[in-house]
Amino acid sequence: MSQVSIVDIARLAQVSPSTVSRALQGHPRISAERRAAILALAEELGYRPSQVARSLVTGRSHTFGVVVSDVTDPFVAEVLKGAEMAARDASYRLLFAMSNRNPAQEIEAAEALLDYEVDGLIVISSRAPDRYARLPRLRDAGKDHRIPVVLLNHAQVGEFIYSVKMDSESGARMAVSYLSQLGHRRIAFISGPSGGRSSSERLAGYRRAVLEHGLDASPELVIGGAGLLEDGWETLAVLLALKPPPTAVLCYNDLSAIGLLAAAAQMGVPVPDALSVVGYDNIPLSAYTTPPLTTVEQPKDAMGRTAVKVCLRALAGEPATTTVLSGQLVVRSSAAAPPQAQ
Amino acid sequence: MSQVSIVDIARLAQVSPSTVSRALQGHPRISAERRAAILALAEELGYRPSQVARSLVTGRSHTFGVVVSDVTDPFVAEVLKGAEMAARDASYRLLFAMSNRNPAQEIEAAEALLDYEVDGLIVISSRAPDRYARLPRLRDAGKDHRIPVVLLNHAQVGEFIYSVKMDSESGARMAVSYLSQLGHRRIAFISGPSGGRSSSERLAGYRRAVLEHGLDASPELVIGGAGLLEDGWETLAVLLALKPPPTAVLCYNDLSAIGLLAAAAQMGVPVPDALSVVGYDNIPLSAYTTPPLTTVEQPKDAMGRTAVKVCLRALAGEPATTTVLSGQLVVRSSAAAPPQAQ
DNA sequence: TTGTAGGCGTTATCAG
DNA sequence: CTGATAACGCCTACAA
Repeated sequence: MSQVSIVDIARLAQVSPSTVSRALQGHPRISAERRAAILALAEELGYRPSQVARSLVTGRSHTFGVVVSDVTDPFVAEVLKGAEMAARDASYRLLFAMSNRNPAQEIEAAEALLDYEVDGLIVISSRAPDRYARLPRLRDAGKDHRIPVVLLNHAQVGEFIYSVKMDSESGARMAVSYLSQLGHRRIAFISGPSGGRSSSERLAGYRRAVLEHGLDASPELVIGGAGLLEDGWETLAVLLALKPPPTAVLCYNDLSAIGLLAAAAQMGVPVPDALSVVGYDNIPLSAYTTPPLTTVEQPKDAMGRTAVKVCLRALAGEPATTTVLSGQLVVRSSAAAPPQAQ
Repeated sequence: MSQVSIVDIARLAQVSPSTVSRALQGHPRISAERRAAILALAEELGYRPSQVARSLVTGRSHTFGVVVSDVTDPFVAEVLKGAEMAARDASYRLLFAMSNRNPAQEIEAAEALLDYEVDGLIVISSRAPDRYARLPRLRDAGKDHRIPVVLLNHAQVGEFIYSVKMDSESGARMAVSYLSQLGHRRIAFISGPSGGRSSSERLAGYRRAVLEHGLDASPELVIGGAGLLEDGWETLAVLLALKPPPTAVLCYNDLSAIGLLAAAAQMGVPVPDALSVVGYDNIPLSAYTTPPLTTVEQPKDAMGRTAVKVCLRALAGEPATTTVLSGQLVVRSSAAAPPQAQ
């Protein structure tokens, strides 16, 4: 036979399949010698239980679905890594899907993962957060069989839909305050994907800090973007076209900051001497840019790990709640005092 | 009820479960009106077939396992993205696991994914390629039920173990030839993970080009590394300590090249004026470094897509073979003529 | 064209 | 402590 099953072992051990099952899962009421014999036999035959058969009967797949906007985004990859490690620690596996930043594709992916009976759903960088509360299978499940959903970096949008996030607003605020202390008065903000929760929160943090410090609040200083390398690259020109140009800029994420850095190097705009640049995320690469990027750290690993822990807790019936982690400013050398203050 | 099943529909439609099953899967012999009624009912009830029940009976899970060394590596993420998209196009899902570059963990992950009855296994950057031929479940399966394994950037190591790779040797050779044409005679190579196939192939390509062009072949020019940002960073010092220091360096991948670039900027070594740097992979970020990185393009998306296609083909019983894709040199500005030639 | 019955590998309930 | 027996949700001969 190609695959050894529990009945093969039962036959060879001269016991019933149920006894084998019990031995294998460490059931208390079974004689020690039988258990040892069965375990040895299973080992020898290279037996591995079928998770799908197990799922069918227990109703638990030991699987979480993860849908991400784009694995290629270092922030996303880092969070995914954290989630994978926490899942593995709990003997869970991850069913992976990508939305390509497309809301329809995201929901489609989520539904597909649900078809595989995932025990929970983790969504990194959702573009359609309010759709989850309306998914029939999430809505209509019996109280005891609800599938937890955790949204990363989004607010909680319904019961059984949890949220693990960083306090984006205060992150952005810290960055702007830092820039203000350095002497900058005219600070631009390159925003992230429009409609995105984290983008609007970071913008709010930026605005609040601008107000608090009495900085230039011209609306022209807020520039649209989508959190891509290209955004930063293209934005330098619009920054320079502003009159007067800002002396500092806070980017939605490190990716756009790196794009900006590249454009600045290309056009001969010295950073931080002529322009201070601050990123967001603290992806590994941000320490290796020229100059090294000052940025707001997001606890990416912890976010991923926490997301699976929230799922686990919800499944255990414990009261899981929305978690807000805090970040901090990582000062490197892409921001300094503005030119006129030197 | 929490989940609608095929028998719920059958009851409501006053037919047998098998009829519903047939209607749902477009079985030919069924009256059009019944099918329409059943489909409508299913739609209305929000019915979604249980993939696990289906798997149990059909023996196919419509799932591929993907084990990667580290998602956080941009090359890996890019390949994974390609694989995800191809899988989705074929209505397949990906079960994801990470090995953290650890051989034991890699095999453990592969076995775990096999427990979920994945229909195929894709391994990106394997560190234990020869173990797969010995996995009982892969070895002992009936001829018609073998699970295809595809190794990325590794040679084929057994039957039913396929390989999708780039011609790493010629990639490295192209890079060194280019550097040679630029006038470099003393070119260093920072290697990748020891024991890794792609590292040894790239090294072979480097050596061959060195020979072909009659360049300096001192063994000290080959420096150990692991393909991480840190490697490049730390290697600059050893490069500079060489007498005389090389005028150019080919890095195992873009990550180490970027680390090297950062160290060079930090220590005031102008690139490419004092040192030419060439990377490998052409990750998106390589276009945004300072200076933009000259690198060897790997067809990452195609590699991921091809990997799932090979699985699909193997499952269909078609003769799948090892695929070798070709790359090309992407010339940007991190390499130029050596100082003395200027 | 449709229904009946059996089974995929496992767990769980109930006897013994 | 152990063994039948019945599910879990679906598919697929085989029978009607």
